[in-house]
Amino acid sequence: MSNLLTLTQPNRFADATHASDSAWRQQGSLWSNLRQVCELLTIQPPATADDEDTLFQHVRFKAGQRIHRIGQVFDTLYIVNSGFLKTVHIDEYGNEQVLSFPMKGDLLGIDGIHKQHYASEAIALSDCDMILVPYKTFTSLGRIHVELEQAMFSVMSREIVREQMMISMLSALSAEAKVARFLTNLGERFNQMGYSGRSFNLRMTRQEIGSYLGLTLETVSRTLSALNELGMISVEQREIKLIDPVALKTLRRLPPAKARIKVSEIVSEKVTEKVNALVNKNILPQWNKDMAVALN
Amino acid sequence: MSNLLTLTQPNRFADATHASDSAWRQQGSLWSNLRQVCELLTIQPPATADDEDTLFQHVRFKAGQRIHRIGQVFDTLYIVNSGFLKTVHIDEYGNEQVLSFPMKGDLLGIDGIHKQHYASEAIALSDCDMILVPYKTFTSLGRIHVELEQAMFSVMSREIVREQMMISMLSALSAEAKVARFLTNLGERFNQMGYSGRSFNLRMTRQEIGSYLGLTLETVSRTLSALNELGMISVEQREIKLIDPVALKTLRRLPPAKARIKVSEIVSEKVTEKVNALVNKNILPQWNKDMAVALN
DNA sequence: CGATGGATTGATCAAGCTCAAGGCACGTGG
DNA sequence: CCACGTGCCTTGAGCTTGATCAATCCATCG
Repeated sequence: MSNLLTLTQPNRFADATHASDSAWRQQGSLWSNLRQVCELLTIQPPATADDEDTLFQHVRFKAGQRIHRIGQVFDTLYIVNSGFLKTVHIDEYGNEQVLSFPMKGDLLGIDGIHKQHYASEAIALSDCDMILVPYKTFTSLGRIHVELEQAMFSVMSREIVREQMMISMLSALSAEAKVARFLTNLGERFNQMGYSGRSFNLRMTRQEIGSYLGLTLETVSRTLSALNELGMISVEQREIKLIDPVALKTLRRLPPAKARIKVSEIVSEKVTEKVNALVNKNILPQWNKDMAVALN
Repeated sequence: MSNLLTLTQPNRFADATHASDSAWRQQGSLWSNLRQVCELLTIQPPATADDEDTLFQHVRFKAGQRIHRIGQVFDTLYIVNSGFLKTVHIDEYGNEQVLSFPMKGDLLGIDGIHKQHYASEAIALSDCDMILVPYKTFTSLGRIHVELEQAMFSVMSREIVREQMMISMLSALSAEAKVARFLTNLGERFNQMGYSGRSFNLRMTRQEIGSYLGLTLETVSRTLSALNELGMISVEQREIKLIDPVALKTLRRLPPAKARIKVSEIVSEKVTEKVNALVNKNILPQWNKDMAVALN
């Protein structure tokens, strides 16, 4: 599966205005068959599939290039074969809101189906190898292979659930919890891709993380520093190591009054003085103090 | 084909205390045909549809009843024919997060497709008349009427876009802007349903609005009072009148540093003293002062 | 090497949360 | 019919989180 991306591609996307225009100029580029595409999406390939039947073209994008833009006519879905991206929504006043950080196996462009124009913008954060799935192909495949239609609904449903989780997280969690979860989520995704989920490099800026989490870049930076000093992670610029994933995952929202937490779950070791110091230095919020005190 | 859904439900709703009680007692209950269902969802009914071919059963729910719960096995989609509901996600610690307020024409349950278990909980806020769409029927219809499959993808895509908007709003807007938009959105939806979009009753508590918008109920209450005193709306308990929808819709986010706003767009009239008074009384946040001053 | 974009850190402050008290509407039972 | 309870809403006072503004640092790259 990994030999799929030996593609050397002239940069005909330099202008990038119309990604797909240039697509059919592709000659010696790579193609994937249906089975490979299904594996990428982690869905069952249909038993009826003929490996040579339908082929999907690969296209490479350089870091910084746009895969599609808001308002552009929709006709293609994209699957990430390698690389990292962000999708963003631009509000009425030009502010950029990061919606997701797609990586290997993720499907892009679904939001374009509704109005037949993309509702978001996808931008490569690193060099990327993307598989083109013309929407027409997508739908007709569903009709040919019955099991596939199921899987397609399932993938869209998964996206909806993902966004629901995002909404929950945005409106319920504290800054610390948001950042902590963001890191563990990233870790899990790296794991699934076969990389280390403990030690990885961020592909996005603090700014982008902040936008994604509904925080400012300063808060993201401060929180990373705090988690670092607490010994839950180690940060050095973009290089992240998750030292205490359990503590990270259970780091909770600043509790809404009533349901306060069993402190033992919060941090793995005694950290009273450390925590107090950080609270006093204004790196950690007040309530950590009580918890740390209650700890030992 | 014609009897795809002659369902007298087995014990899907095993828990007799809820919802379902009423469900199977309905014998002479209402049924809708495909054409009617399509109209409700505002999608094109397929030309090939035979009105008597496929029928969809209606089920009534009383205010407070659950339509489905988290984790329950998924096999049915619901379309709201009348009434008002909320969907919620319950986090690991029992906190309720409101995800949407479905009403006439909305489709519920899509989030169950992915794992074959509902990922959220739907609760009637008023008496509701719901149309059952067994998932099996749903998918087989897509195969029979080709145009329908399109429409089904489109509906799911619309939901994804809606949630993206929600995410943007949650992380970018101020409390005031959130509440203002919430009201205008509600108004627009009432309009589409043929009711007045200017004057309506809230079906949900301040608590639920707050959860939906990522605010506390107190903030929601205060903000409503503020918009009321500013003359943009009138509030009396659950009764809302939108007096200046334009001002409401353009009420902006607390600007993120750089891109500050053309003040003229904010409020429709001169309101300097009013605003100052409210700021001093701590009802409106500080920055309104500058805007009001800049106004005249 | 300087320039540039990103990251860190500090100091200050206000938006929105928490806690608390009281008010209003509606239903139920005496 | 009123008294009372309950659930929801409003308003106030004070405090914390996280935003803002600003200075500095660091890394990369032409």
